[in-house]
Amino acid sequence: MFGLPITSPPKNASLVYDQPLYSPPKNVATFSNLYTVQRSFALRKGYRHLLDKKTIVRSCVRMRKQTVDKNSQLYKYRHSLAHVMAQAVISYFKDAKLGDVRLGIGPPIDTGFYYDFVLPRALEAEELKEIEQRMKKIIKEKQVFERFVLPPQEAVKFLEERGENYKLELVQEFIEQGEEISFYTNGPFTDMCEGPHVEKTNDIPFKAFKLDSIAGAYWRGDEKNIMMTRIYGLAFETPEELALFERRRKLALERDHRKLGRELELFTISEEVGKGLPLWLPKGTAIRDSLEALARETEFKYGYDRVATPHITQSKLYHMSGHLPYYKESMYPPMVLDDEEYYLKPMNCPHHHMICKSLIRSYRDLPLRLAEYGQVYRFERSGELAGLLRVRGMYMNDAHLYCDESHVREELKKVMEMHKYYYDLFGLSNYWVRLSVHDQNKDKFVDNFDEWDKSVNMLREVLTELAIDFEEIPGEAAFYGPKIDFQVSNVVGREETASTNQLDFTSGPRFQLEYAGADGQTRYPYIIHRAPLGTHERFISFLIEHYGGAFPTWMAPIQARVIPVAPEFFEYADKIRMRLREEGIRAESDLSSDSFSKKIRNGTIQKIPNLLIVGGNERDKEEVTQRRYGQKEQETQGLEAFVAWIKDEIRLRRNSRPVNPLEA
RNA sequence: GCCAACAUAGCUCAGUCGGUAGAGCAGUUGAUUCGUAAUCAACAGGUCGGCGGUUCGAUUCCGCCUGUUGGCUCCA
Repeated sequence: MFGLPITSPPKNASLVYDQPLYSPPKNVATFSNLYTVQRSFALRKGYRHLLDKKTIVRSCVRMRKQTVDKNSQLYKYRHSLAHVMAQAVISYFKDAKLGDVRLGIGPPIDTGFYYDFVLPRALEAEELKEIEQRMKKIIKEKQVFERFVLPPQEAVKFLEERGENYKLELVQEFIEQGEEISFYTNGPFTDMCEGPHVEKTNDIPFKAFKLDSIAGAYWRGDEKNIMMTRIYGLAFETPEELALFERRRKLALERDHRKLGRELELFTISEEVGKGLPLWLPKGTAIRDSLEALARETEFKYGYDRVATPHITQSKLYHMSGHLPYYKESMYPPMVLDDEEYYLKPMNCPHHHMICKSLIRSYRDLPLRLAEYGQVYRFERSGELAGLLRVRGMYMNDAHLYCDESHVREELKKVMEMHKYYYDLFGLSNYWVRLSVHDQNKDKFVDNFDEWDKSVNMLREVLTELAIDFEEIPGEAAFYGPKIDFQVSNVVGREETASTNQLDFTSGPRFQLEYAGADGQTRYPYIIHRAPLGTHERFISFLIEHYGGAFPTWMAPIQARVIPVAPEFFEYADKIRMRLREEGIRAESDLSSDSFSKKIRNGTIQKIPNLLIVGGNERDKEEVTQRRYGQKEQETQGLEAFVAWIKDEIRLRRNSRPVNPLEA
């Protein structure tokens, strides 16, 4: 993908755990929230004029989270099912004499469809069964879908008569855009809609859909608007595909990092400490340490210098950085001491800038590359927290590269090369790159649009030159500059940013990071903010799911466990353990009173990459029998040969990870 | 923060149509010494998330709070 001459990635990377639940097509932000996708959809379609948040969200006929071809049967099934469901919901409430239902939007999505309603009362999950029955009835009725177009004023009148005030809001905008207003009628139900639909309801596969869940959703994705009730449905072409999807979803849940984190004793979150503030258990900490060692080593090779900064900082720094106006709501409120306000730091950048300020004088001091794994705190809203994926305290693989304009491209390329190295190392291939740029919102982005354009161009050029596929999304930039984000999705298909890189033209002047250029003129550096490993919290949560908890030896909390076949061999087993620890290997010996096969079972359940079986045969010849995770074939070799092998495995960070036959 | 659901032993889960609770695994103890995914037995373990209300009596019904989950919004 990158086409870079670079250290070759490990070969035998096993991708069995890397099957995405849904496959994102190239360049399509399949997992993005609706808003983001609507924007990217708009961009791809050339609707740049629609990029304003207010005007972009359209009815079910417009932009949607949908990667299936619009004219395909599957698209029509899903779209038609949304209408059928709306009809069923309306009749359900009407028959119960509970009052009127108002319609929001009801588009197809990648796994089926949804429809947003304003309901007279909350709907319970059990009631979905009844609605599903009504849907089946409607399908059997062979209702015909008929399209008709109304002139603007009649369309308005039509919707007014039905009290569809949300649809009315949409139609007003369609009219302003000069668009044709079309409707679809099937049976007693009519909806303003662009289509296309199936010809009649019984074209829809009868057993390949299912109502899935109820959720809240703001009207037009704006939290200032009312909260509607969204019903999600699954829909595929065949019952087999539906069953397959459900089976895969269930399987994916087995790899959920919250479940594995508890089972494998990696981390815990205590109510007493606070939500979003995870506690890392010894085994999770071992993983963190492995990652940090990787980062330290890699950054050293790339010429970074390590620095360290405090957790709290006076408000004046954040006024200087601009965080206080732009970022305040994501920061913990200040502690006030001796008339000074101290904030928990939400980012490491301002501190690094101050370090830069004390170091640089001339262009000869550049590029300056400052690196730190830094603890930061952000006040995420409670509903947004999720396991390790979204937390309030996080440890970030941060670094800032201060460079002269002439260095920017080259430094950016090296940063991208580092990403390539990391992602290959982990065997990550299911990710996509997003170029997050500004829009014209002056409240959200610093007001210097010439610099914005220039910076965006530099990023675009670098990505293009390296042949990295990317999708450009307006409005997603940091307040101080555009970003290149690496997006991944977790087991349940939620998209998150795993790595982020920003080009910052704002902080140089803001922090007065002056240096003398070759021509003697005063200049300000461009700053590249980069975090290829993101934060431990998010990155490790992602790796837990990626590996299904079975980490390659170099990262595994326990790298080897020695299992004696009988108590007679405890002494030999423990001798091996000590020999391995002498070499810095995280090794254990199981000297419990469990039976031999129980010990094997325990070691396997804990997904320890290497179990070393020792009995009389091994002891007599100073050997070990290695049983690798998920692999039936074993290998008996001399102790020192094994020590050499595992040291290599760790040093080279091999991603060899055989499949557990019980999981396959 | 918003909409909704959920909260019983360390974990996974039963259960009580209102009369203060069980199972499996894990744990402890004892026996067992075993060559590749669970040896046997005994024991211990819970203010049934917290606080109020209704009731003779609440883990069960109601309200509030806290936390979690699924969405929305926001984001590393």
